Amino acid sequence: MDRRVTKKNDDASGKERPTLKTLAFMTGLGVTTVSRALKDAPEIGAETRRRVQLVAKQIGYRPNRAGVRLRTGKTNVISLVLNTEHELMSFVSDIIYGVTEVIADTPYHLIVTPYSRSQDPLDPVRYLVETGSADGVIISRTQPNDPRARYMLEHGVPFATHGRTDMGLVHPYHDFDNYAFAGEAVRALAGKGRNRLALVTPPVGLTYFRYTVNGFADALSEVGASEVPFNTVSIDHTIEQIRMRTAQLMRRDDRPDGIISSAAAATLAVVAGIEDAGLKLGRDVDVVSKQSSEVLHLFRRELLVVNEDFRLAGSELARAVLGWIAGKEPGSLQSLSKPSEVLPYRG
Amino acid sequence: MDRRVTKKNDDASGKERPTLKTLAFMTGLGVTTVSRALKDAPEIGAETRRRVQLVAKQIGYRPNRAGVRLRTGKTNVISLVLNTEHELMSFVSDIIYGVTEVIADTPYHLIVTPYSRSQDPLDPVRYLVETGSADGVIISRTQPNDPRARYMLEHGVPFATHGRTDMGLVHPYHDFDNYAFAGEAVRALAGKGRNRLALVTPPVGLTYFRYTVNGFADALSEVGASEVPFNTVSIDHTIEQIRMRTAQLMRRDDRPDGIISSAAAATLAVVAGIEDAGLKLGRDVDVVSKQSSEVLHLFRRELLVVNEDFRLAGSELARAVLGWIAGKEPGSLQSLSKPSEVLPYRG
DNA sequence: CCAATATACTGAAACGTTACAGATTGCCAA
DNA sequence: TTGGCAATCTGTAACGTTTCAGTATATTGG
Repeated sequence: MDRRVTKKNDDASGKERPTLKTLAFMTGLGVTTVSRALKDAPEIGAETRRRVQLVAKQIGYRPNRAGVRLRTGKTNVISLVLNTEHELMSFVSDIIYGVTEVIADTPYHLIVTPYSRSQDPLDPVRYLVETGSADGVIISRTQPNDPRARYMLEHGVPFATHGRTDMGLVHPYHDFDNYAFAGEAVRALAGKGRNRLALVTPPVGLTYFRYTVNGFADALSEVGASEVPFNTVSIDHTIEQIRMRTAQLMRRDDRPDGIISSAAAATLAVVAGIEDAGLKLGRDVDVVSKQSSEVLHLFRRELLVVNEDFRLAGSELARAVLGWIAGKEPGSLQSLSKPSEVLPYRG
Repeated sequence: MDRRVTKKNDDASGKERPTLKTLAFMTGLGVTTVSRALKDAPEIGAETRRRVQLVAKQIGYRPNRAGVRLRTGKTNVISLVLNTEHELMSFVSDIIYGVTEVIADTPYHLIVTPYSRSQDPLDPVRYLVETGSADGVIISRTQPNDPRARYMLEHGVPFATHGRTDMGLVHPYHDFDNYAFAGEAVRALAGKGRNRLALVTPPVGLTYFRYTVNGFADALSEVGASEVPFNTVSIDHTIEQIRMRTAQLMRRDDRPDGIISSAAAATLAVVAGIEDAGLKLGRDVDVVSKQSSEVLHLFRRELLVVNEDFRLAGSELARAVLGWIAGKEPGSLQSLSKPSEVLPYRG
C-alpha cells in the first residue's frame, strides 16, 4: 500500500489549529475567497460570506498573527513604554488596567517595554520603531520638547503621550489638568486662611511640572498669598529625602502654613517631615495632595485631597492610539481631565 | 531604457530593514548559509561565520520576529496573566518590573494578558495556549488545585506560578513563605505580651491563604496564644468593608489585642477601624503587617512590618519560565522567599 | 588512482496570510 | 451571434525565516 506523506493541513483532521486552508477545504472554496469573505470584502457573494463566517465561528478559526504580521506588517500590538525606576507604583498598574480595558475586545495585545534610568528614554522607542514591533506606542513622563514624540512623528508611528508637549507639533495625548489642580489647591488653602504656601513639584523637566508651577503661581497672586520656595525636592525624590527636607523646611521661622503635593507617596513623606518638626497637620499647616486611590484619608484625616484617575488615563491613551491607527486626525485625539474638587475627609 | 521592476531587497539599497537576503547579497553567500552562520551552526567555516556576524552587526541586522514565529512557532513572548480587579496595585508594577529586568537582555517581549472578575480565570490561559501567543506564561492568584496549571501542563506550555499548587503536579513557582510570615508575626506579638490574636487573611481559595492560616494556627499553639476569629473579611475586600468590620470587631468585649494583616492596603483600613473604635495602636492593640514598599511606618510608626519583595518575585518567575523553556527540569525551578524579620519603626 | 568521506556551501519548500492578476459564468446590448 | 461587462471566484507570489535534501570541492585510505 502506498502511504504518501500527506500535506499536513489538507484535510480537516481535527487536532491542528485551523487555518485559511482548513476553511477553504471545508467550504470547498479557494483560500483567497475565504480570506476575503472573512473581512467582508465586497466582491464576495452574500451567501458565501455568511457560510464562510459561520464555519469559521464553528471551528473557532483565529487568524495566525505571525502570518498576518509577516504579510502585512501589522503587528496588532500596542506598546506601553515605562521607566522602571521613576514611575510611581500605583500609577503603572492603573494605567495598564485602563489600557487593557479598551483593547480587550480588539485583536490588540499590550506589550510593556521598559527602560531604566541609565538609558536614554529614546532607546526603547527607537527599538520599537526600528524593529516595527508595535502598531502604536504610549509614552509617559512627557517633556515639553520630547525627542520621542518628535522621533515617532518623523517615522510615522502612531502614538499617544501621557502629558502634553510644547513643540508646535500635533499628536494625541491625555493629560490631567495640573494647572487647575494647583490653582484649586491654592484656593482651598487660602480658604482656610493659609497664605504662605509651598509646593512639592513634579519632576523638573516634565511638562506637567510647568503646568503645576504656573497654576500655583497664578493662583497665588489671585488670592494674594505668597510662595515659600521648596525647590530642593520633587516627587521623584526618595521618601527619606522628601521627609528630611520637609522637616528642615518646617523648622525654619519662615515656614509655610500650607503645602501642596503632587503625589500621594510624596505626601506621606511630607507629613512625616511635618511631624518630625513637631508640628501638627491641620493646626500648624494644611496639606493638599493629589492621590490616585483613596488612601490618604486613612493616613491622616486632616489631609485635603484631589483625585487623579490613572485608569481613565490608560483608557484615554489607548483610545487615542487606536484612533490614530484607524486613521482619525491626531488633533482630535487629545483629552484633558479636570481635577476633582479639593476634598476634605468625610467620616 | 528598460526599467524593470527590481525585486525589493535584492540590492543593499539602504532604506529598508536588512533581512537575511540583504546579508546574503552583501556577503555574496546564500541565504541558508547566512542564517546558519548567525546561529553558530557547526557546518559553517570559521572565517565565514565571523564575516557574516561582523556584517550583521555593522548594518544592525535584527531577525524579523514574524518570520521566525511563522516558520518555527517560537513567539519570543512571555505573557503575564493578571486579574484587573483583584490584584493589589503596587504588587503589579513591581512584578512587571522584576520580569522585565530579567528578560531585558533576551529576545523576549512581555505581554500583559488581563482578565476581569466576571471571567473564568482559565479563559485568558486557554486563549494564550490555543492561539500559541506565548512561549511561556506567568500566572498569579494560584490555587491549591489550579485548573490553569493543570491545563498548561496538559498542553505542554511552560509556565510559572506565583504561589504554589497542591495537586501532586510539579511545575516552576515562586512563593513567599507565608507560613513563616504568620508564625513570625504571632511570635512577635506574643513577645509584646499579646495573646488574643486575629488574622486578616489572604483571599480564601488561594494557596497562600492555607499557608498563612496554618502558620498562624501552629504558632498560636506554640506560644500559647488564642485566636479571635475574624473570618468576615480578607484582603480582597474593599477598604471600607475591612475598616467597618475591624471597628465592629474592636468594639466587642472579646476583642483581640493583636492583629496580623496580609497586605499593606488592608492594614490601612484595619488601623482606621481600630481608631474608629476609639482604641490606640500600640497601647490597646498591636498590628503586624506585610508590605511591599516602605510605606506603613510613615503611616503609623507603631506598626510592625514584614517586607515582601515583589520585584524579586517577578524576576524569579521570569527566570523560572525561561529556564523551563530552555529545557531545564521544572522541579528545579521552584523558589521560596523567606520573610524579613518583623521590623518595628526605627526613626 | 579510485572510491569514500568530510567540509562548506546552496536552492527549494514551507509556515499562514494578503494582494495581484486573472478565470469563469451569466446577462445584456448591439 | 457576438462582444462587453459585472459578479464571483481562484492560483500564484511574496513577506522572512528555517529545514531538508542536496552539490561541489578537497581530503583521506587502501
